[in-house]
Amino acid sequence: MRSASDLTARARIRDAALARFGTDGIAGTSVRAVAADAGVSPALVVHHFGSKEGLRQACDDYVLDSIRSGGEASVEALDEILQAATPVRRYLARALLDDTPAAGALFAEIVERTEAWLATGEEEGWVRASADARARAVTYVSWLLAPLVLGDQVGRLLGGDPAETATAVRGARAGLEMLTHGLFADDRWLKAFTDINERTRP
Amino acid sequence: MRSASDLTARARIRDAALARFGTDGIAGTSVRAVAADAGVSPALVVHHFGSKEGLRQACDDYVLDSIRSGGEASVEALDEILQAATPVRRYLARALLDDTPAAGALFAEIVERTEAWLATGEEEGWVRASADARARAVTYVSWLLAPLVLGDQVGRLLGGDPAETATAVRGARAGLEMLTHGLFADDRWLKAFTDINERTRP
DNA sequence: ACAAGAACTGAACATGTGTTTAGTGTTTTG
DNA sequence: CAAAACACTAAACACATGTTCAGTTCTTGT
Repeated sequence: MRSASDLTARARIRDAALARFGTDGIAGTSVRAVAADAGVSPALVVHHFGSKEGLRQACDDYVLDSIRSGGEASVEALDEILQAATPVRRYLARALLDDTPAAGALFAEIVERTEAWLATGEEEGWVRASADARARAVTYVSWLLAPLVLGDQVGRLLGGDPAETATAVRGARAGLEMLTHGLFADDRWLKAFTDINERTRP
Repeated sequence: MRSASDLTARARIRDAALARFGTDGIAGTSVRAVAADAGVSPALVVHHFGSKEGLRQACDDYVLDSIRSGGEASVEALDEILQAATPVRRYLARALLDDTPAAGALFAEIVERTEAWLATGEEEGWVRASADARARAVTYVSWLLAPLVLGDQVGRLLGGDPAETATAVRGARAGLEMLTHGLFADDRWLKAFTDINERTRP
């Protein structure tokens, strides 16, 4: 791990922005604050990135690339993402909520890959059949991302530091359990839900 | 449904703030914008709520109360929340991410109720046993909340309007399927995950 | 060694921000 | 009905914001 001082100023600014944007939100972060964190003048920020918006896009590119290069969309990927540097996690959560074009594209991409991956599993017999493969993929991905977006809340209730991997692992294991054996022992809720919908929309 | 004009100015300001805060974030929303949406002067906003922070707290209270009064934390509650007015949904998502004290309390409360509900189910035999009841409850709740927080992303990929209930229902059904029958047909992933963890932390 | 260019800064500018103040109508109340 | 309380506004204030500009220091290729 490299210390802050032996990074180029440009990288230092980007990292500072990533962290600030992640914690305080993009609108809640001033160029001056980023500059101060990086130990440079506000003018240098705009010199390197053109504008605050340019800085945000640079963060987008950096985060998305580092996730994309992370490998296949699979259960292992879950583990990787959860263990990724927390500033990146926080930033990604903000980007997804703020509905950045880049974040939207990433989400769509992950869903696409996941749907294909689940289809393979279905063929090979280790994934159950589904009535709506698309909806399942979307829901599954949003479940993967949920503890990431709700990191603070989940972490607090699962003890200790949300940044601590042990905490994330605990949640991930519980999730895998549900996905493997199911949560409900019979289909009473599924039936009830289907019934309600059929009654509402005949 | 009541039109905007026959609400008191105070309520109109609160509603406008709810919507603005939800879409643009709290830091990204100016008192002037809220005032303009509500058709009042900026000074009236602070007259009624003391400050921008006071306005945010009023939104917190309003949203949380309307959710709390919604009934039991159960699968039916999922449906209710998903069908709730979208401005409220968006605001709640922001509040959870911004880690408002009130939002954190709500999350903890929902988890508490859910854990108790799952424990009842375990006793009555319609919920499977779990190695870590707490972690399961937390994960389950974050899964319920996931499509709410990631509403824009999920909605776009599931077709049409994210506000449309049909879209949300489609995702909810897919989720219930996974929770009932499980997603994976065998425990290869669960085993793999457990193995990795045991190897990492002996 | 020198010139060209990049990295970098301090001060300033224009604008948007949350909030205050003084004041005007409009209810409510004794 | 007068007075007190309330709803409400226009104008202004102090400050924070994103960005620009002129200038300085540092690096680098020749």
